[in-house]
Amino acid sequence: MCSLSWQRMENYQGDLADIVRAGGSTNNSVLDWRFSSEPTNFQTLTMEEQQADDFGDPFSDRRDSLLHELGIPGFDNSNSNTGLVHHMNVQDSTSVTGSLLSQKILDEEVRPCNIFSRMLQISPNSAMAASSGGIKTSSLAASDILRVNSSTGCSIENGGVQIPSPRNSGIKRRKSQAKKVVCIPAPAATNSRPTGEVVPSDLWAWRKYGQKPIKGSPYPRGYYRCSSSKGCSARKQVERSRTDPNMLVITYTSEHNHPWPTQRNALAGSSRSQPAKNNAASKSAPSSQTQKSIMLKEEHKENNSDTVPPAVPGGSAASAATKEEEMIVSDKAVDMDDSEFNPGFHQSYRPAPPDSNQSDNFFADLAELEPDPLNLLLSHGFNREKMDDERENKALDPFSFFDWTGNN
DNA sequence: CGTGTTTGACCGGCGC
DNA sequence: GCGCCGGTCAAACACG
Repeated sequence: MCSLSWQRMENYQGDLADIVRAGGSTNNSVLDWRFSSEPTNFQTLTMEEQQADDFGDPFSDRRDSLLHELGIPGFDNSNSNTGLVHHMNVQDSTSVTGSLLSQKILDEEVRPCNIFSRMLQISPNSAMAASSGGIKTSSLAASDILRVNSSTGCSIENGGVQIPSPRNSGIKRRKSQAKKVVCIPAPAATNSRPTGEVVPSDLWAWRKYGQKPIKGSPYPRGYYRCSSSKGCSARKQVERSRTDPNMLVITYTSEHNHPWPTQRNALAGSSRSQPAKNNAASKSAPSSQTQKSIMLKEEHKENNSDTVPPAVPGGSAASAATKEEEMIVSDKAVDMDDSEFNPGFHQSYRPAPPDSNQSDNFFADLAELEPDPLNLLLSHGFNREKMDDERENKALDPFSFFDWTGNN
């Protein structure tokens, strides 16, 4: 997906809330890379330390190719001059003061064409790491306050949202562990859990094994492990950004030790029916892929059928559904002793692009619902010719398997 | 029956 | 050593 920013965890001790996305809610000019007719809004992070793992994250091995595939300017790491994508990585740049950063942000905010978001990563030692931003800029009024105060750790205010200093966040980490953090807009609650949590589906089958309230965050964190294969150590944590409830922060840990799940496997773990009392439409909620297919056909007429809006204090399902999409991907690793963390980390199975059979199977099923699913998946804002050329490799782009059905 | 979620208990790291 | 807190376990339960 996006270029990934690797950091050592010791340099990243701010918690997930440090990935900040603040700002407005809508901007028609923002690109929607999903199934919207609008183009995409991507975030590119500086590659500090390329690692050849993907944590089973379906995004990872598609990042740049997809960016180019999408034909979206500014996704080349070398190209930050388009004005469309802004890179800010001040983690190790002590020369960048908080005020300077703040000014930089504000300067960019007022650019009329600045439609791309940013993500601020607040680094631990009171240093601020702004690998990139997650700030919706278009609707960010000049009166909005976006303040980064290095002297107090980091404090960002935007419309009253304040991020506690990592120093005070009480975040602790266990032994070194490589992680990958993905920040995505929270899909509408088409596959929401009774708890109101919304978990986008991907190719892997995940089984929830725990949920914990996180101190300082109004939103619980869900713990998932891969159920596509027994013995798979892949895990992920899903929580809402405490600063932007419309954003989901997914932290991938460890790596899958098995091939891409078969469709059946993927279906098996991707979703579960919601209690009937909550949503009749979800009574027989299909698994994510089937669900996606269905939604592809029906979302136009059932866009508003979701009756379980995400539990989004300070936000609303409507805003979540109408706001532009964004994707922020950040890789981080601590003490990248992969051999300890995950034996054969580099050599072990790397979820290869799905083989043709898998692709065929999936799209065959898709085709049952859509004559040309690829068109659906790839048509909007995509270069069809280019896509045709790359269809072989990109047809099963795991990105497509996120369940974005809740978005118009 | 096999899969999933929920949820309280438990464990271990870390700071004081 | 103690308490806090994040992460995991496992029993109970739900669903198809």
